Order: sequence, then structure tokens, then C-alpha cells
Amino acid sequence: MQEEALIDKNSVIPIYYQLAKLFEKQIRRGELKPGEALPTEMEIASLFGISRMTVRRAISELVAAGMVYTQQGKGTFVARPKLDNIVFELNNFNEEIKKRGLKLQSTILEARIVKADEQLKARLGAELGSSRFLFFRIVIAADGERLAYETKYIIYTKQKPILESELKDPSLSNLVAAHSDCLPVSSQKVLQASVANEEEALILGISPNAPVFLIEQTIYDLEKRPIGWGKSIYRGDRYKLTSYDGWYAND
Amino acid sequence: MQEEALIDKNSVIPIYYQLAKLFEKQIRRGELKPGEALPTEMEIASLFGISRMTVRRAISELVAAGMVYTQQGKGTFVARPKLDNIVFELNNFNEEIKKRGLKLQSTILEARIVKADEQLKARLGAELGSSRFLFFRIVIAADGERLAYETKYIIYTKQKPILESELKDPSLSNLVAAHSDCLPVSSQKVLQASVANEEEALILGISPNAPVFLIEQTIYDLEKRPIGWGKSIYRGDRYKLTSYDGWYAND
DNA sequence: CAGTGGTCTAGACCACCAT
DNA sequence: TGGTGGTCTAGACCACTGG
Repeated sequence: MQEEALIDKNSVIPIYYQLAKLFEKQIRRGELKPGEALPTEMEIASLFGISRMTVRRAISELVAAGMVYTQQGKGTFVARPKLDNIVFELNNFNEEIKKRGLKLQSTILEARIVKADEQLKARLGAELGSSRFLFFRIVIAADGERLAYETKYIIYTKQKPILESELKDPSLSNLVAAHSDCLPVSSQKVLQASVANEEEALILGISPNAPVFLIEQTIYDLEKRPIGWGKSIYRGDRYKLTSYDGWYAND
Repeated sequence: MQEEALIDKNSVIPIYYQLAKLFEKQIRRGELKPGEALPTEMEIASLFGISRMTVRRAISELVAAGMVYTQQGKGTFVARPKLDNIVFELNNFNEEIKKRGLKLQSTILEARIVKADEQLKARLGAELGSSRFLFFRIVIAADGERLAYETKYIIYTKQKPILESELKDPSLSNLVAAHSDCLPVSSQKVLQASVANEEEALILGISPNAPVFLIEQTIYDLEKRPIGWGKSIYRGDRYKLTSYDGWYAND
């Protein structure tokens, strides 16, 4: 069968990968349209002279990419791109800025031990019985311009000095890992649109009531106890989140 | 070996799934700590009296969950949770509201054919040579309260009436699919923090300069030509995005 | 070199779907 | 009932890692 020519069994590139890309191209070119069925796994296997398990591995790649879906007892079908999901993904807001070629600089305005007030106790450490916390105020700037302002509280269990590493990456999870015996395993972030208050405006050099992103983050340990809390204010005129969805290109 | 008792080979639950959950529990309980190595695939296989391929399937589940990582020639190791990614995932902002038990209602304020001005041509259809577009203005409300205001433009190629389905789901991708011959395959969304202008404030019943989310969405066809564009304003006091990261629980 | 994970095979039995 | 995808096996060879 001539189809075999499209797959090089002796290539260093895995067969399942070649096969997945083959179908991906057919779908992307429109030769296989949404709703249409792919050949059965056995057909594909004999068509290319390969094992069914290898075919299944290829198909599972396409499933993971959201390009096809399988139905037991029926077959494998080309999916319709789902475009209504918004998936804003960023490795810490700040990585975005870095990629634009700007130098990012974190400055710790303040770092001290504080006793918990009622509000903080409600959010942190209530279950751990701790009442002392490390408190940080941090400003993030790029090329001399201040972009974000963060306040963070973490449970204080280790007696360690502030390390250089924290100045480079004063992220909440990093601070927790450095200053607490707890292992941070999960994190909740809540993103809101807001406007700058007096203090934030002053620090960021923007006018009060200017639009900002507000992110509240809580970090939890293995038993889901909160061990760190932070609030970040990002200048609305400097940050935006971009999300790509659907059948992206990965070739 | 006593370990076999932990896996029921005759269960309707797949072995690979039982095995994956077994390791997941050990990791979550801290019996396997980040950086530690799992037994080798062959060891696990003989320990439980199962095939190596089944072991690999289980491990691949854990890899997908971000709980372990593999290194060829070395072994499989427990990962350290990564908490610095922000992944705001929502099936269209509005699904969030629905889940809170509120009835969502979309109202089309305006729907008509427009000719493209320069600004619109720059964003849409420049490559398709089309100069006529469908224009929508939509308000989304829940329990009588207006929550979001959307304006959308899509290339006009089909001559179809407005369907009921569009009233239920007037999402950009849905509108494009209904009124255009192009197949929408990818989408870009940009999220910004902003404040309401006069028009938006009036429609949403909030004060001007109140904080809002602003999302601009562009939809592309197979050849990456833009075929739809929309701008959505979400009340900042009613919408927030929540992101969970790390080792979540799925049991 | 021995040991690891990565790929692949040629079968097998099953659950599910349609007819 | 026959055909589909889902699971599983018991091998095989490979590329990579470390001593």
C-alpha cells in the first residue's frame, strides 16, 4: 500500500509521532473535517504495516491535543475546535515581561516579623496555632519603571536570614519554601479587576483609581492548611494576559 | 509479595488507574517525597505481577498530573509542585456564573449588517476582501442584573436569519460558525484591567470609571485569517477568576 | 558495562455500540 | 451478531545514563 511511504519506520522519529503529525496535517488542511471518522485502529495499523498499539499511541496524542475524540464501540472522530475556553496561562505574570527583553528587578521594601491580627489569623495559620509571620512588601520594576506591588505573609517556622535567591525570585511559593518547614503543594489564585488605592498609586507612580489587576494568592501544604498569603497589584496599563485557544501549530 | 493485595486485577477499574492512584496517595501522604525515586518499572511490574506496559501507563498518568517526571537512563522521580503558573481557566466567563445557580440571559440589543470602516478592515477581512460584516451588541444579565456588555463583528458570507440557538449562546465562535462559511479553528483572547467608559457604565448600571475586565477576542480560520472580532466588558465587582495550581485532589 | 526509561510488536480478552 | 475502541500481556530492541 502506498501509504506506507509516508511513514519511515527506521527514522529516529518515533512512528507514533510521525503518524500523529500525519493526521494532524490532514485535519489542518481540511482533508479530514470535524465530525468525520478516522479509519479504525486496525485499518490504520494494517495500512501502514504497524502495530495497533502504536496506532493507539498516535491517536492518544491527537486526543490530548483536542483534535480528535474517541467513542468506544463507534470509532474515532475529528473534533470541532472549542474556542470558548479562556485559558490564561502565564508562569508568574512577570515572566511575560521578561520575555519582552526587559530587565526585571524585585526590590524588597520591607521584610519583618509580625504578629497576626485577626484578619490574618483567619486566613493563615489558624489551624497551625502559629501567630508569628514573615511580612514582605515588594516592588517589581523593569527599566526603572515600577510595574507591580506585592505584600506577602508566610508562616514563620525557620530562623533563616533573607537569602540572595529570594531577591531574585521573591515569589510566594519560593518564600514559603525558604522560610517554612511545610512543603507547599497547592495554590489558589484569584484575579480581579480593581482600581489603585492611594498607597498603591503612590508606590506605582500612577493616579489613584487607575485600573489594576489584583491577584490574591494562598499557598497550602499537604494537609491543605494555608501557609502563605499574598496580594499583588499590577498596573493595568502595563499588564495584559493573552490566551490562545483551539488548534495551535506546534510544528 | 504482599503488595499485590493493593491491586485488584479482576476489578472493573483498570489496573493502571489503581496503580496510579496508589502512587498518588503515597506521594500525597508524604511517604514519597519530592526528588525521591520510584521503583524501576520492572520492579513495580514484578512486585504487582503485572506487565511493564501497564506500569508505564500508570506512570504516564502521574506524569500528566505533574506529580512525577521521568529521566531516560536514570529513573522516575517525584516532582516538586510548581506553583508559579497562573492558569485561569474558564469555559467562557459566563459558565462560572451559571454554576452559581443564577439564570443567565443574553439579550441582543442590536444586530445588523455594517460596512467596514478602516479600523475594522485592519482587524478583519483585509485578506478576505470582504467589506460587509455582521454587527452585534449583546448584554448578559443574571437575575435581572446586567453583568457584561459585548460587541462583536463577524464576516458576513451566509445569508441566514438569526437563529434561536444564537440567543442562547451568542458566543463569538458560535456566531461565526452560524453566519460564515469559514471554519473557526483558533482564537486569541487578550484580557486587560480597565475602567468603564460612559456608554459601558450606562448599559451596565455602574458608575463611570468603575473597574472592569476587558477581553478582546479574535477568531481565525484554517489559514489563520481573522474572521471574527469581539470586545467584552465584564463588571469588575461581579467577575473574578480563580486558578488552582499544584497537586489538586481528584478522588 | 549493566540498568534505566522509550518504543514497538503480535497477539488476547473485554465493554460497548449498532443492527 | 460483528465491529469498534479500552485494557493487558510477554516479550523485543533501542538510547541514554552512570560507573
